[in-house]
Amino acid sequence: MARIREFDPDQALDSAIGVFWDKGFFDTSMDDLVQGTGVARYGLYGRWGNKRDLFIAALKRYGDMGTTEGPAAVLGQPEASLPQIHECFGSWLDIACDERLGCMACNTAIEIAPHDEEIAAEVRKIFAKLTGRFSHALSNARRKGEIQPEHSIDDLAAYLSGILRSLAVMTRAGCSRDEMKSFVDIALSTLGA
Amino acid sequence: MARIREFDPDQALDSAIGVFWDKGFFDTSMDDLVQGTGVARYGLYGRWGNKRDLFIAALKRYGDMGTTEGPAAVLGQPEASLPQIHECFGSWLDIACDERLGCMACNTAIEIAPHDEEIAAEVRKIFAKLTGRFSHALSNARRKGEIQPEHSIDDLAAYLSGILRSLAVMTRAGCSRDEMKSFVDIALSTLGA
DNA sequence: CCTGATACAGAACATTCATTCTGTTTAAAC
DNA sequence: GTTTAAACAGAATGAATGTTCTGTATCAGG
Repeated sequence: MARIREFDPDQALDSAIGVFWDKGFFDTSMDDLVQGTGVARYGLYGRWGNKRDLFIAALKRYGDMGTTEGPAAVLGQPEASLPQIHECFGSWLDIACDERLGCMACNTAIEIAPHDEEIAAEVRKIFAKLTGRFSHALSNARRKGEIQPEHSIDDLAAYLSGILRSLAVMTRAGCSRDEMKSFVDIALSTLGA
Repeated sequence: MARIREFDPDQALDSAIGVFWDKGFFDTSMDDLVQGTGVARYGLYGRWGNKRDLFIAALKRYGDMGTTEGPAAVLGQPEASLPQIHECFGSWLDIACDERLGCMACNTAIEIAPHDEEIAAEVRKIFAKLTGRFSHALSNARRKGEIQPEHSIDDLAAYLSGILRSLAVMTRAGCSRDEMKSFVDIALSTLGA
C-alpha cells in the first residue's frame, strides 16, 4: 500500500552518534547529519521529529551500546575483576590516542546538560550505568581479595567512573598518551595491589 | 582629536568569560556577547576582530585569572601543602553546587579542542599551569612528610589536576555534592595520610 | 567655537541554519 | 494494470548568525 523505507533507523542512529560525538550538538548541522547518515531530511524528520530529539535518540543508543561495545565491555564478563578493570583503562588509552572523540556522555554533559535537564538526566543515567559495570567487577575483585577493603564498592565504582571522565577531557584536549598513562597508573594504585 | 572609548577591555573580557563559560562557544551569539558585556558590536569587533579571537582572548584571560582567583588560589601560598590541597577541592565542591559552570578550559577542551589546534594548545597550557600549582603544594607537602613517597611529585600533580577535570564534567552533568565529595575523598586518599 | 578623527547605536547584509513543502517515485493492495 | 499511501530528493522558507556599513555623538587640537 505504500513505498518501503530505504534506510535502517538503528544504522542511521549509529552514524548520527558518530557525527554528534565528534562535533557536538551545536556545531552539527542537519546537513552534516544528512551527509553522515546518508538519510534524507524527510527520513530524519519523519522518524525523529527534530534535531534535539534525534540527538536524544542517539545519546540513548550510545548509552545502550557504549558499555557493551567500547572499552567497558570486558567489565561485563561474569567473572570480571581487577585485571578486566586494568584492561578497560588500557583499551581506553589505546583508542584515545588514535581519535579525539572522548566520551559522548561527557561531551554532552559539558555542552548541554546545564541548560537542558532532560538531557542532563540521560547523561547521569549513562554515568550510573558505567558505574554499575565497575561495581560488578569490583565486587568480584573484593571477593577474590584483589583490592583493599578501605572504601566501599559503590564509592570505588563511582571513583573509577569519574577517572574515565578525566580521560575523556584529556583525550579531547589532545594530552599525550604518557600523561594519561601515568594518570591512570596513579588512579588505579588506589585500589591496592 | 577623537572620541574616547567608553568601555574597559579587561572588564568586557571578564564579562565575555562569563558568557562563554556558561554557554560555550557555539551556543553563544554575538548578540549574547553584546548584551553580556554591555559593549556594542563596533567595540567588540574593533578590539578583537571576530568571535573566535574574542573567545581566545577570553580563554587566555581565564587562564591568567583562573589559578589566582578560583579555588586554586590557595595553592599559590608560599607554604601551601596538603591542607591547602584539601581546601582547594573543598571550595571547588562548594562552588560546583551553586552554579553549573565547571571549568572553562575543560569545556573548551571538549567543545572545540579536537577541531582547533591553536585553542587546544591554549587549553593544555592552562592545564599545565594548574598542574604547576599542585606541584608547588605537593613539593611542600613532601618536604613536610605529609604525603607518601610512592609517586613522583610531577605525576601526582598531573593526577590531581586530572581529578579536577572529572569534577568539571560532573558539575556540568549536575551530579550531587555527595557523589563528588566521595569521589574527592577517594582521590585524595591516594596521597597518603 | 570650529574641525576632524574616532567611538557609538543600530540598520543592513550575506550566509547558514532548522524546518517545511512540493513534486516524483515506489511498491503493496485491489 | 490501476490505485494510493508513503518515502524519496531537493527546493523553499523564515529565522538567526557573524560581520560590515551608515549616520550620529563625542571629544582633543587649532
